[in-house]
Amino acid sequence: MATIQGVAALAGVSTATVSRALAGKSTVSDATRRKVEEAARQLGYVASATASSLASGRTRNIGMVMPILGSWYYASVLKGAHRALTDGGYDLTLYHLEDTTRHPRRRRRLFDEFLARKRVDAFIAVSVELTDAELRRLHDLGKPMVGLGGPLAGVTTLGLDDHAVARLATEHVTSLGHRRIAFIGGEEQDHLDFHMPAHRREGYEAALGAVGVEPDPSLRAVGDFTIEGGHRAALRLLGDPRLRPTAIVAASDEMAIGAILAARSLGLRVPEDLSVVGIDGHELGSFFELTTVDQNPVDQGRLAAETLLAELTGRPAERAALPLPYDLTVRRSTAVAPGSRD
Amino acid sequence: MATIQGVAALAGVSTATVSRALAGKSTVSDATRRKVEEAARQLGYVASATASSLASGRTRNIGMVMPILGSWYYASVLKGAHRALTDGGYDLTLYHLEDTTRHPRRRRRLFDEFLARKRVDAFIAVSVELTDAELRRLHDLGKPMVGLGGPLAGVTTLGLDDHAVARLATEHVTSLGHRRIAFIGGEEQDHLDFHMPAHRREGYEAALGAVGVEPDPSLRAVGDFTIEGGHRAALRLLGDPRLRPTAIVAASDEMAIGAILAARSLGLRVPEDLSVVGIDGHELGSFFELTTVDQNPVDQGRLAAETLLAELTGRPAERAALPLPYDLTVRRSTAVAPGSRD
DNA sequence: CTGAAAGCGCTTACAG
DNA sequence: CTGAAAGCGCTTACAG
Repeated sequence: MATIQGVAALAGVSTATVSRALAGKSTVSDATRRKVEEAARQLGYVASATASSLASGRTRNIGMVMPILGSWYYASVLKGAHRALTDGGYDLTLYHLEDTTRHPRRRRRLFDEFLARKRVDAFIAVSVELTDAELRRLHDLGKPMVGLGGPLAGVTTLGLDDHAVARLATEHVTSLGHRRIAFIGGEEQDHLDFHMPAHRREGYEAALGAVGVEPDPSLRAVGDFTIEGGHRAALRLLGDPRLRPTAIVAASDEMAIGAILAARSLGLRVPEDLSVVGIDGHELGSFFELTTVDQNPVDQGRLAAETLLAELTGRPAERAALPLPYDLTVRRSTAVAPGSRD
Repeated sequence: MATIQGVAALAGVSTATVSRALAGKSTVSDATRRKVEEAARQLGYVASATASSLASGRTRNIGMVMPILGSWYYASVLKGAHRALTDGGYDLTLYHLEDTTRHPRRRRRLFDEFLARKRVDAFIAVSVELTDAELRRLHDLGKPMVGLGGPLAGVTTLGLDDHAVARLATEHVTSLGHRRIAFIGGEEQDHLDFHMPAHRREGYEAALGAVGVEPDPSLRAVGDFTIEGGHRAALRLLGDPRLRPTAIVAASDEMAIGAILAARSLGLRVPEDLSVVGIDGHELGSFFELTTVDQNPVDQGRLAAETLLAELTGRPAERAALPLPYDLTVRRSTAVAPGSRD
């Protein structure tokens, strides 16, 4: 492969000029630039990232830190971030932040070795909760960082207002006349998720309060954010016909889909007998005709990348918690409450 | 952050010795090695990937090239490859090979710019079909490469035997006494997938042939490998009670799940009235109790990474098409054919 | 077993 | 607008 020397020789200029011309620096004459570009094209020359990084101190590479690989949400965020970074000329290197209790050594190695190699200019951290020591370690690297999904001390963060999102989902069904509304939430013990399950439950309760309904503990079930967990929770909520709700708000779309399938297996029609609303904007939502509050993870990834790129190109860092957009997507899983006619 | 100079000064040795000691070279005395390691630890020193790469010619970084980000299969492969690379001390940089017709410029830029930056030592290419020009471009980079999912000229490739996999799925239901067996396959026009849909259909037909059944064109439907596509195809296959099959073989688990849901909506019981078998090992399979031929994509990613790492550490390249393992996972969606008793 | 020194391929003040 | 030269932070023959 050609080096900058070869291009310089072919174009009849110095390597300094080649570097400037190809970097688009304005201090190169048009004629020279054209000569250099033609030589580079002929030789198929592209500057070595390694050499360029060492000389300039910039790698043009962003580190993406994720606690989970392989799930729909994270894969979507990755996709959005990757697209935006690529369009900005950046590469993306992926880091997996493993679970502290299950893979403590792998997690430690991430901080002590991989992130310390200085392979990247900056980080995007998705749904990552860090210990103080880990946060300090990251901070010591001196790299800009954008967090997605929850506040991180001293870091610009894009976060979803979980309270508002769940409140919107619930208000959608209260506006349809529902009053017996169940909630399938998540475990609120482990706080490795910025208290998202608690915030969503509180949003649900706030919406109930707004129409004068007291939250009923027997209408609350806990799932694990999977279809299976939502299915199990919904079977419990729907099993007793006398206690049966007319609507279910689920803290995730997968749990909502589980609830729809549970209703079907009990012979209940959705939405005639039961309305179901989820939160996420999951890819399966359209097939199941699920009404949901869409948080558009692909856009979240894109936004995180664009925010970081803006910081990197000198725009002043915000150092703030920025709200992520969301919107209600009404499909056929929700309808006017049985017996309520306006 | 500390540099190798700082460590050398603190340990009272030359930078050459620091480099050797931390690289685990055997030509360093134990006493010196300990001094160096202690100094490095104190300063939190980790060699800069950039400087190390430029000096050694090795980046300790692998490029992963994928045509799709965000789907279950690719996310799973990514997860498996990432884990194996990390355990080997390598980083993973992700490249998205966009569709030629939809994003021709992005695709060209991948070859002309991103891959040419020499940021990685080698590539893993997943389900990637390349034009001759693209293959030549990649080859000119002079980097080792492992392909996953189909033969790539001159490249070591790990491939699934699609014919055998579909044949196994079909034999499972013929062995249960089924003879009216439908097949939901994929479009066979665009060959951007190494003819996988055709190979799976042929495997299905071979299994039928083995029990003396002539393939019936009216029992063949085309889906798009989604739940929705499988649902649509199955409704067509199951709609006419007189033509109805007793079993469906789907070329993917998502289509199989669509078929199960279609059967339910028609009042058919799975597996009593209809057996359904898929191919993939999809994460949703266990919830839907789907019998499937599992290709374990996480392991595929791991295998691809391990194969590449072996090449990189000097073991002779195989330059061959290596078969990927798969296994039949029997769950509750398949049963003995109605009316057939052994 | 260890060190001095060259060199990896760029970028960027500095000088003109 | 352009070039000569230093330097980015390592690794690795070479010599001892």
